[in-house]
This record gives sequence, C-alpha cells and structure tokens, in this order.
Amino acid sequence: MKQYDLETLRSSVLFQDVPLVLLDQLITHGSKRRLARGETLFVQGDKALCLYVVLDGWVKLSRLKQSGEDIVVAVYTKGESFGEAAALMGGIYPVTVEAAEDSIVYQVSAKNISEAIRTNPDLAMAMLAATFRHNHELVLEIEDIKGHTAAQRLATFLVALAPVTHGPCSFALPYDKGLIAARLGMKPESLSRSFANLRANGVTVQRGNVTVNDLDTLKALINAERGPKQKPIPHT
Amino acid sequence: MKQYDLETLRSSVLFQDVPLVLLDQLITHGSKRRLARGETLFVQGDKALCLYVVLDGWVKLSRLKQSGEDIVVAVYTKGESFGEAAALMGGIYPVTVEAAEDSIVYQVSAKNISEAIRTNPDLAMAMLAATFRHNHELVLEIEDIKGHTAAQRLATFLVALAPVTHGPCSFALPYDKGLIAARLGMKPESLSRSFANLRANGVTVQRGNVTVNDLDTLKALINAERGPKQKPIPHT
DNA sequence: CGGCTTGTTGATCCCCGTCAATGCCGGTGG
DNA sequence: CCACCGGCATTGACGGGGATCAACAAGCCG
Repeated sequence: MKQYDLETLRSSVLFQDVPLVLLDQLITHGSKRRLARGETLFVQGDKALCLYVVLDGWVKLSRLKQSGEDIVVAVYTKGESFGEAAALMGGIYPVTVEAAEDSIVYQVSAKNISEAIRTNPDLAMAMLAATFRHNHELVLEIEDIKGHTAAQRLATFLVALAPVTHGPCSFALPYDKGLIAARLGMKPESLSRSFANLRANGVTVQRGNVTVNDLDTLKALINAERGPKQKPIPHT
Repeated sequence: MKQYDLETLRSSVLFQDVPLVLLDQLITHGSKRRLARGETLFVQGDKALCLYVVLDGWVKLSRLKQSGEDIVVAVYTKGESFGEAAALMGGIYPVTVEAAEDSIVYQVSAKNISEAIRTNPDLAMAMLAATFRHNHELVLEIEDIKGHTAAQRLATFLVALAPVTHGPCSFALPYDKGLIAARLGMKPESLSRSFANLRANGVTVQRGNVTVNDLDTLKALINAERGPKQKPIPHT
C-alpha cells in the first residue's frame, strides 16, 4: 500500500472521522483492485461481501430497470465510497458498478468492518456520519432534479467539477458525455443543447475540455428563476 | 406513555432492530408532543437537538429554496423517523417540518442516543440499518422521478397507500391534494389531470375518498412503457 | 348571502425525448 | 498515405408531458 493511497483512504468520506490507529489496523485486511475502463466490479443482485473506496478514476453505479434500460444512480471518484449499506447488512448489492475510466478501488471485507464496529464506538459514529452524508447528497439530488432545467443541472455539475470556486477556470470533463448525460438524468442530445445554452453564459467546450469565463455567472444561473429563453450559440 | 405508542416505537423503522430492554431504557428520556395541523415543529437552520418518531398523523418535510418557493422532500406517518442525521452529528436541521394533519411525534434528545450508541454496539448497528433503509428509499424515489409520468407516480402513491395488495379497495387520502401534488413533484393542476387519466383504469375520487376497482391494474400501469395517450374522463 | 379556499378544466407555451441527418475523429487495412 | 468505417457529438424537426395562466365550480365559514 503506497503512502499516497493511504492518504486517500484517511481523507475519504467513509474513513475521515475514524481514529488513525484504528484505521491503519482496519485496512490491513483490505486489498487494492485495478479496473480497466468498462470493467464490471459487481452486478445488481450479487451477494454483498465487501465495501469499496475509490482510490483513483471514476466508477459508475447504475440500476437495471424492468423496462430494460439502466439508469445512473451516481458516479464516484477518489475518496468516495459505496456498498457500505448492502455489505454491512449482509444483503445484496442494489446497483451494478463498473469503471467509467481506468480506476483503482480499495476493497474491504464487510465482516472485518462490522466486527470492528462492535468493539469500537468511534468507528460506529464515523460510519453513521458517512451514511448521513450520502443521504444528504441524495436529498440534494432530488431537489436538483425536481426544480431545475437541464442547463441548470449541467451548470451545477460544472461548478462542482471546477478546481476553483470563483472567477474564470478551465478543466477536463472526467468521462464521456454520454455518461455525463445519464448522470444528470438526460439524453446526450439534451446535454449537447444544454452546453449550447451555456455558451451564452461564457462556457465553451472543446474536445472534453471546458473553459468557464466566470464561475459566479454560472452559480447565479443555477438559482435563477427559469429565465427568458436564450438563443443557443452554434458550436465552434 | 401508552402501550399503543410503545408498540409504534418498537416497530418503527428507526428502532425495530434495537433490543427491547435497551429501547425501553432509551425512551424513558423522550417525550410525546402533539402538533395541530399546520403547526411548525422546527425550521430549516435550527440547531438540531432532538430526533423524532411519528406516532400518529402526517408531517411534512420541506426545503426552502433561494428562489422563495419551498419543495417537499418527504411526508412521514406513523412509525417513520426524521432528524437523526442532523441531531446525531450535532448540526442544524436541513429541512423545515410541519404537521400536515393533527399529529403526535415522539421526541428523543440526541445526546442520550449518542451516549447509548457509544456504550452499546447493537444500537449502533440498528441505527445504521435504519439509515441504510432510508437511503434506499431515496434511491427508489430518484428512480421514480426520473422514469415515470405523473400518472404513474400517482399510481405508485395510491398502491402504497392502499390497505390491501390485490383486488378492489377504497380508502381516504391522508392529506390535501395540494400537498400530495408537491410530494409527487408536480403542480395541483397536474395531479388533477393525473387522477382524470387514472379514471380510465378504474380509479375514482370523491371528496378525498379513493376507490380502486383493481389494484393489479394499477400496478401494471406503473411498470408499463408509456402507453398511448388515453382520453381523460370528466369528473363526476 | 358573499368572500375565501380548494379543486377542476381549458388554452397555450416550453422543455425535453425521439427520430433522423450530418459532421468529426480515430482506427484499420489496402 | 489515404480511403473507408464505426462511434460519438451536434443540429434540426417534431411530438408529448407538464407548467403556467385564467376561468369557473364547489365547499366552508363568517
């Protein structure tokens, strides 16, 4: 286990509140796992034996609907975790997980964790905290879907992705536009049109690279009432 | 504390996995609280000191958006709980809670619970289980919003509300249609039209009383591909 | 009775999904 | 080296679902 990965684990959402000594002891039972882009980690319905922390890359969580299509529940990257619920309760995974890019995940047996929880209340509180955070994210997501247009949701996504919080910036999109669209609950065509709308607000895209003239303009857009229709500006 | 309320607490989502002796000891520190319809329990931003279990009635959880309107996050009834996250983490409530009907809630100080968690791992596991369940509900809700029409969401709501699982039935709507609409993420006008659509599938409404000819017909509707437009049938 | 709230209905608009055509890019094989 | 091809992104045309605005009916309570 490299020092760098240790740092990632220590600052992960799941483990950030766990005392260091306890954590170091916990993760001796885990193992690193590499995933090639497109590789499946587990599928919906599998018996849940492990929980995971993303060390690098991006992984996609999706649910298979009866109608056949699958909908994207979340896309996680470095420091985020998944599978805690199913694994600790000894159930089955409610989602399918696959790598959206070449990725590395850290895998911990649920049995070890749940034993540790029983003997260490701090760990229990830390796990509760992590779950509550997940919970809060979901509530925000519901709020987002119910009250925003596609362009506003895209703006939210970009703001979260930006390396700074104010002024101009430029960064790369982490994965395919198709997956971004699914993550935002829309079709690729709508994503394209949303980008076109944002062009009028100082957002340009060139081959997976985004440039934002002013992040505050974007933030204002998110909270704005559905503004008057704006003309999309043609590509390039 | 009446025997009846004790039963409700013991079978509540939050406490159902907690050993009886421990639970009985826990709730000696709590208190019952009556809410008149429309009364506010706490508002978004309040310091979170207690968590709550609904003993009777219906309470509404909503979030105030910057744009002024508030959106309904959830509506809870007997046996459901809220405020665990904020209270245990010592934060502030992220939502406003008010009674949608005359209601009774059970109020437990977070300090007592978190002390109990530290000394009793079973309680920790039970709380984790409750939170995970809550989590799963939220995921289902997201799935519901993303993939269903207004009429399908209404059908889901009615099926969950029905006192039986098959065949015909009749029951009362628990609260205002306006709130039902908000709960389902739509406007009152749309709810009205959704009811009109369901009339063709054996659903009639008369002053807050719903009659369903066949619940299985409704369930089939929920999973159906977006069927061909059906003519709404006029009211009465 | 007359105001007030709540629910229904109609007309219209806008966002987004669908279907289809085109353009851009990377990879493959002659 | 370049022609060809398949996948992804963009753009246009069209339709449907729900929001909005407005009118109206039905209870409720003074």
